[in-house]
Amino acid sequence: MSIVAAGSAPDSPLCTKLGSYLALTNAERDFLVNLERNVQRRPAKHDLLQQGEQYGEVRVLRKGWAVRHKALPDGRRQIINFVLPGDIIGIYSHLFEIADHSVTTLTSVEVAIFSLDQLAELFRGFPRLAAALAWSGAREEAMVAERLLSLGRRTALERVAHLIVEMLRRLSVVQLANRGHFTLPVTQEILADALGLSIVHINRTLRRLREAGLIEINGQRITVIDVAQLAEIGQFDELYLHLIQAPKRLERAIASEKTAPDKEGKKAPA
Amino acid sequence: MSIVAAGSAPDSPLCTKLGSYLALTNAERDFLVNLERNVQRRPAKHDLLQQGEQYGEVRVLRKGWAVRHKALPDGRRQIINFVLPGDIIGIYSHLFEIADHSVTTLTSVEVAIFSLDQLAELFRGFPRLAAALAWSGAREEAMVAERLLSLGRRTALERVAHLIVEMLRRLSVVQLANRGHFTLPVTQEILADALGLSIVHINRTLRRLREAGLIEINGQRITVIDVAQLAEIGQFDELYLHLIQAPKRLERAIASEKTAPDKEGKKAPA
DNA sequence: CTAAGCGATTAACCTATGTTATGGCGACCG
DNA sequence: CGGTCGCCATAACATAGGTTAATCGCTTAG
Repeated sequence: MSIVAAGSAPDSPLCTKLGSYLALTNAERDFLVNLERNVQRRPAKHDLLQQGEQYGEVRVLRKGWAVRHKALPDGRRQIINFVLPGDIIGIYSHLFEIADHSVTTLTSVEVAIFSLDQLAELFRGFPRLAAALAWSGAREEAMVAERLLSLGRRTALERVAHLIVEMLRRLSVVQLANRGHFTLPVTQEILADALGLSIVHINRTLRRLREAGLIEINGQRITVIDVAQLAEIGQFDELYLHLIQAPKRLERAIASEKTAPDKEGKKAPA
Repeated sequence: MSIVAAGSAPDSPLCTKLGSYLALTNAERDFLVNLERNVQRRPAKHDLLQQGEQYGEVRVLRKGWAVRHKALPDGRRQIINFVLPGDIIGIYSHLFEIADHSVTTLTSVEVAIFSLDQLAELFRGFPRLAAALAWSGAREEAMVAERLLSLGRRTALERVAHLIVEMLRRLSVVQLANRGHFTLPVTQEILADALGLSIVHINRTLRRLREAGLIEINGQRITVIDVAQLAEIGQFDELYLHLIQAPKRLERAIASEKTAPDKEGKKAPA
């Protein structure tokens, strides 16, 4: 089996993403590139998936931003997560028959569309990719859990600070932020829906951070002036950071085709 | 390939759980039963996994209750989810090298312990089980997302009502609730940590529900008197219910060893 | 039997955050 | 060019939920 260096085909965010978890073989890379062949564009504020909708396709976000969100019958809305290039949309909604959440674009986007059949083929024929996919699902769940901690136990100021640090870190990884500058294609209403606050209070809170000299805002361009202090305020957990960046262990463990010489320490906890 | 009826070996919650997603072959069942051979007991209030800990084993809860939770450095704590029999603990923490959350028992429990190696074997040799595992992870994420919606957008009264209905439904599926009665081995402090509220306010809110004649509480025994109204108050989403019960589609799609005649509707949204 | 401790309950008070309302500014439209 | 619309900003006011503190069982330990 020939292994090529981890990395990305220039136009395949899915390869970039899974490739950051494990070194892809040529066969695996070809399979992924083929998956992403059918590309379509969608405008901003377009629903890629609607809560309650029965769905028949899997989509990969190739370019642009989107949010995953759930709504209460009376209209209150909570954003579950931000969807960035390389993220898969609706992979699970399938199995649920009916989507329990919506996915809506924030900017104009490019999505690759493929069938559930092709996904099944992946599970049957590419166990390493299946494991990588499971991993990326786990990573996403870790982010949702962290947001749950925010909504449950962080104050408004802490939540906003935490989100800004999180975004800075996530975007830095994919080269979308440099030296503290990045663009959030997001209204304050969307921040409010993401952090479980009202628009007004988001505004107040951003002002506090501005007046404290921690950030600057020009339209959608955000400049982080003092990351360390922001991270401190938001009680940003470096463990969590660890998660949202690349793992070392996947390759060594599950992803290996042959039984790897496993070095698990059989230590009992406490 | 011989398929046996979906169901459970009497003492294998993992078989019960995965078996509820797809019909297990004998080989698959044998593999799972073998996984669960190494069983240990743990007392209540024991950490099965600790945030920050490096970890080398995978565990399946066989009997009892536990919670998955995350803590802030200053001690504030948020419960992410309740862990019930058949749930897997630390499956992902592995890949993360370091656990980003803790798992603590609420009652005395029985856990089955197996190695990461055995999990790898599952991914390599049993794609259907791998898919079922991915599904069960998705289901869990759906529950976390629903809790996120609660913490972000539901009032205290709604949250508590929603949790009670959720528990009633989840426990009914595994025969741990009948006719509205069930036991929650949980202090009000734990409810508070799960719902992002203070103990005092949990108490106030339970009182309101009691006084409204919707529930009765005797110690840890809860009796739901008016599910319909509770579900209404909690804005309980039947879609969500759909999720926490058994899917029809997994078997038909990903789990099938042969390429299934796929009937995906190529309908574009909107 | 008594002490100690944990959990439930309640009351009084406080504050973080929500709500409502108003104005300003830039972008787009006819 | 004037109007409308979407978003940001700020103030004034309202309230859900947090905090503190005291009491009341139970259960467990001795």
